[in-house]
Amino acid sequence: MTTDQLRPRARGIVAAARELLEAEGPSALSMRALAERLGIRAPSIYKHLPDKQAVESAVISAGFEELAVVLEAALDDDDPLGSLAVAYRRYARQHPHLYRLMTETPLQRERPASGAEDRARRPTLRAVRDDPDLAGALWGFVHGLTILELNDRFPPDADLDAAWACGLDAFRARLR
Amino acid sequence: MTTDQLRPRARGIVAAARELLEAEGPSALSMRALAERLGIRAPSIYKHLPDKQAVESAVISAGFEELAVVLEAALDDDDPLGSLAVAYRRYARQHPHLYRLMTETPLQRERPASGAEDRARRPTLRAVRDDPDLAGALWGFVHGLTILELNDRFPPDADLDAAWACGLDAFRARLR
DNA sequence: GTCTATATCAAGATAGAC
DNA sequence: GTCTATCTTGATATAGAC
Repeated sequence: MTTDQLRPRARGIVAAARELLEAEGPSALSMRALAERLGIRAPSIYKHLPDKQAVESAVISAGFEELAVVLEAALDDDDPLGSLAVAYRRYARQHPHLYRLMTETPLQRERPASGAEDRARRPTLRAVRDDPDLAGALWGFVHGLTILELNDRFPPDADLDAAWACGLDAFRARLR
Repeated sequence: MTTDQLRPRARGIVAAARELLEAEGPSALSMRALAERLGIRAPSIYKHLPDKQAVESAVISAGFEELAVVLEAALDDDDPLGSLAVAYRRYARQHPHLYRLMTETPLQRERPASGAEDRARRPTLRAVRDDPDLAGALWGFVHGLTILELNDRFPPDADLDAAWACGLDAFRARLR
């Protein structure tokens, strides 16, 4: 389910939900708070979207579609692998709450965002010349460094830029 | 704060909390459910631990200490890097709910589990002959693949073992 | 499309008796 | 160390009027 398949009012609600999430974090994303931001009452939302899960799913789908666009644009570069990594990291840092919501949702194939997620994964595959195993490894590396950084898991003296560069060099060497 | 600094009764409560978490997931870890598992009432817990945050912190610390032991043991191998990765992945798969709680808690330096977490990070550094940037990159890779696997983010046809092997080869090559 | 009123549930935590 | 009773808060969601 992509965002543009929603009716205009529902799209507006989803957009507000995303703003609320990005501004105040996942715990602030309640139906009440969302309604307040829209200037209406919580029950009114249910006339446009079936439940909270639908709101979150739509926010997640929109995020993956946006990320896919960003990553596809990054591929057009002399160093697609490095460019992709930079774009990925930048996106996550610009939208930390959204990125967490997009990625840390646990198991469920057939989740609504699957299509957009698949699209966002494709540039990674292309950046390694369609080697699926290398793409999987790269994806783990990129996501891992990203989420550890967002969650502030590195010691204060760690040089994150250097760690990125070091890992990317290792992957680049595998392309030859 | 390590688990063995707690009084015996508190230790028992933390052990029960861990069991509950591992068996039923984070949403099932409430003070009420924890009390029920212990055969007491929820308010009684507060005589031993100040609040729920303290319970969770202790569970997390215990997890990192246990992981540290596992990883240190893995270093004693012809291929410490590969052995470390296998041990790390195995631990996470054996304790998925615990591993998520340990790693997806957002920002906060000076969190109680910091000491144990630092210890768990050291074997990674040793596995790459104390190159801190390579260690950071490796940690990102290992955590990334692990959490993506736990959260079932790979397409059904992906060959995870091959992705692990591929990434590890890339890192091993950097050691020479 | 929005409202009020409400059902339902569950959570963390405290007071004070025993 | 445990209990009962309770406070407080906040969440999702539905019914039905306008």
